[in-house]
Amino acid sequence: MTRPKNRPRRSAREALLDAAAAVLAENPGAPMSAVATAAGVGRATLYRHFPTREALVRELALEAIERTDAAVAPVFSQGLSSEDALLGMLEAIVPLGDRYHFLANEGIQDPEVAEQTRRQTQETAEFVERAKRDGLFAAGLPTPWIVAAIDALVWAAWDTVREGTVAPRDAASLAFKTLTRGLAPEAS
Amino acid sequence: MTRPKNRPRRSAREALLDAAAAVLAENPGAPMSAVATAAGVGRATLYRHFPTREALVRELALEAIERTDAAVAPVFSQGLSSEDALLGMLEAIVPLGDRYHFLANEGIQDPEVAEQTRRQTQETAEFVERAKRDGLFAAGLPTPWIVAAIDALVWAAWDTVREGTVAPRDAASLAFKTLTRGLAPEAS
DNA sequence: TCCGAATGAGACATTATTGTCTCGTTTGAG
DNA sequence: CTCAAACGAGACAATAATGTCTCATTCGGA
Repeated sequence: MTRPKNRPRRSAREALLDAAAAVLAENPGAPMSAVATAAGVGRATLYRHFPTREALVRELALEAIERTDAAVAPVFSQGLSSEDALLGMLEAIVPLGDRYHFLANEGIQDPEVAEQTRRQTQETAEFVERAKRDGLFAAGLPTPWIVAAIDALVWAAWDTVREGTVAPRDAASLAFKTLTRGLAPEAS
Repeated sequence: MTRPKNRPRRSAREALLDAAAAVLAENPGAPMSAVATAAGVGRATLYRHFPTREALVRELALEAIERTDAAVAPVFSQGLSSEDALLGMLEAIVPLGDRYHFLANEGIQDPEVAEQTRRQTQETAEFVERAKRDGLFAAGLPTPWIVAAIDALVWAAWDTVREGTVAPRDAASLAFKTLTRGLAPEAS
């Protein structure tokens, strides 16, 4: 058994999650049949992987959270400066924009998703506090505002890339510059 | 006939649009019955005002665009500096955040809505070009990025106010400072 | 090649939602 | 007060989506 249990050929599940992210991002109320078609998969197969629509959305949300954790973890585990950590964080997260953005717009009730989202926001807030101490952000600015600005510009970066108006390799850098200069302490 | 034609007591229609903005923002796929209940109105009354769900969404979108135009028009008609115009624009638009934000997330097909949205983006881009010439924004930054950053921070401002983490009177100002400093030309 | 797991197509019952309609009641302008 | 317009409640048919099931076929590993 070379193949992992409970996780069939693996490509089907992945194709479904990818398709779901794309389809539901464009039309949050899209029927399951649209997701299946977009994944190039029969509707029955979709239900074999995800017993209900809710389960699919939940998996998608958890996977987005997990990916974000995975993308951000190395940045924090290395002893980087706040500045380098922010840039690394942005470069890691911006490409996940579609999954990330999806989270906000699907009305998700699931308690675990809510809890994980809360945790990620909390971790970002802690990073912002550290960055304030390092002089990267103005100490006088409300932390929630900085957190919101980071989230918002991540989304903006992803969105401009998606539209094709900004080159993929420039997006994170633009967000980084806008944030660090926009939220920096007053020039001494 | 003191009452305007085709626009009954006026409060019902308005209550429905308000409720729709709130309900659909939280759950884009919410049924019409949820909107009617939230508006404190019978489902039949909802259908008396908006013959189909699509019509309701369309009206909501057009109303959001109209409000934004109305809020922004005075800022542009007065001969303000780019800086004052930006601040005025933000102060006018941030409170409309719920309606504004809604636009992006409901999959709207309507050609008129698409056209009006395109027009508003175009007008913002023209303002950004002017602001670049005035030295408010760095000429080297891509205009689409600046437009996206403005949109994103408007949303962030509204969202933090909604969460209660930023005071309503501070929100526009925070967005303004973050934008002007984050996108300013390099210090000479 | 062989075999089992996974698939696609599609029938099917079950809901949920939509949109229409009626009827009795409320409301507000005149 | 009066009356027409607007309303709430709810019945109703039509439609769309969900979730289950079967069966024949494909695919990949041993």
